[in-house]
Amino acid sequence: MYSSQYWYLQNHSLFKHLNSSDLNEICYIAAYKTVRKGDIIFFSEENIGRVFTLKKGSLKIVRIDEQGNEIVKDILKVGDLFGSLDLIESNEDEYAIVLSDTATFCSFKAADFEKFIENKPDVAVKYTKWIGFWFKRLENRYSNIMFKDVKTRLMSFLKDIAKDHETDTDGYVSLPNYLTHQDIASLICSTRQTVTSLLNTLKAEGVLTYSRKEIKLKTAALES
Amino acid sequence: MYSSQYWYLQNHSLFKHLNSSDLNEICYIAAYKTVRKGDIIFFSEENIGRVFTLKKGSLKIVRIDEQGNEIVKDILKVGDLFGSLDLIESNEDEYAIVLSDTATFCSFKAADFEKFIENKPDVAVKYTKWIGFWFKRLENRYSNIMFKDVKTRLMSFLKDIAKDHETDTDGYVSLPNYLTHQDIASLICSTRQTVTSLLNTLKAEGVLTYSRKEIKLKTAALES
DNA sequence: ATGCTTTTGTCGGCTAAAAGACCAATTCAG
DNA sequence: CTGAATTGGTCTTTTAGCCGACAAAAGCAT
Repeated sequence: MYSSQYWYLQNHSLFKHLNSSDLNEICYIAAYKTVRKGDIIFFSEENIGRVFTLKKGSLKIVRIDEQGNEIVKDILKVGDLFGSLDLIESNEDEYAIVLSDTATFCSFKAADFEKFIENKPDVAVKYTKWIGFWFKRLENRYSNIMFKDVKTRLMSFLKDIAKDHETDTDGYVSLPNYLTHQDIASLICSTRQTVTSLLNTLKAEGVLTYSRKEIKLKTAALES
Repeated sequence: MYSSQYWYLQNHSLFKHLNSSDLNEICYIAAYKTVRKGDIIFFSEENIGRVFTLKKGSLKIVRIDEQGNEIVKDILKVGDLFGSLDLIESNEDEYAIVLSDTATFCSFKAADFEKFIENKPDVAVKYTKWIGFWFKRLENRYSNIMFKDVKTRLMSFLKDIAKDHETDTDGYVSLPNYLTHQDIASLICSTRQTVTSLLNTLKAEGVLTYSRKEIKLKTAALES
């Protein structure tokens, strides 16, 4: 019964403080899966109303708007929650694409989770705070988009990724880059061409270097 | 003990299903206040970490950005929650201004509420869903701002307000208008001048009429 | 290798809407 | 009632950055 699933859940800050009988219970309602690069996780059908949490790898959340445009909504990394976070069933037009070579995630039905937190009110509060945190994050991202120009947005996007990476010896932070310029454009709400030329001006300014698989950002540029 | 505070809380969908002993408890942690037009509610100092809910009137949430610009973030009406919704203490740079002649609101400390929902897990779930709803709302508003042009944004802003108002006999929905063009501009993320001239083109197109105190929107324009 | 597809690079034209400037109309305070 | 302050109206100028077009480079499959 002490399955390997345990340690992961326990590692997640949302569940960190639960004892093993709690874990037992949540494991009962949880399901695990490992998928490969390019695989798609739909939030419809059997996944409706599920909350996912990413154990390994990274993925991007994509939404199709009315005109059929692919909009990259978010890039997620280990520990992030996604899916029906709000415990509301919906998100018909959203799905996730795996960016890393493999990705492992866990999921449980929001409805089950609801039942679970009814007995564990402290988890409920934690969960609410977690959602609140995401709320803030979203708010920030959007206010950025509205009030900053594209160049600033691109920079804060890069800085944001850089936060999770060690700075190299040579004064650069190396960011693995699974994203095309098109993806980046979509994330910072701009166009492919603009991103390309901005990356080149930034290169010219000595702020960064980049190839297809990585972006090296000058650590000095992380200030301000 | 059956104070007048009761009926208000009971009227709020979040607390509707609570019995009177629950209400007793939440009233214990709640505080009430009535304020006048133009009054400001700061979220700092003694209000830090408070959740507010509006009983009567309307108000606007304003934020001051780094450059000192006033940004109108939201317009709230009866029943809306505001303040430290996420149960996280913050929002230093935000405050609310009363728009209607008077406004009455209730507030409780997030920390107290936390304790309260620990005994009332069903409220916790409801609350989480409520937050989720706001999350969606925010998401929608911003995706509007990003992908629609100003005119469309203005129209959906008006339609959004119109939802809460009865259509008049003459085929118009009358919207009381406490907002200056500057405010509207700020809400839909545009400029005063653009809003003014757009309102006038819309008037020319016969979609609406407006004066300083009301905007009359043609009901036919509510479709699509 | 060889071709096919996807991604990147660059350029100029184009447009929505911001920004500035000024005046008219309202509102408000004393 | 009167003058100041706020709000609304309409110009004109300016600009960020979108868009289309096309070429070069890199990735990928056979």
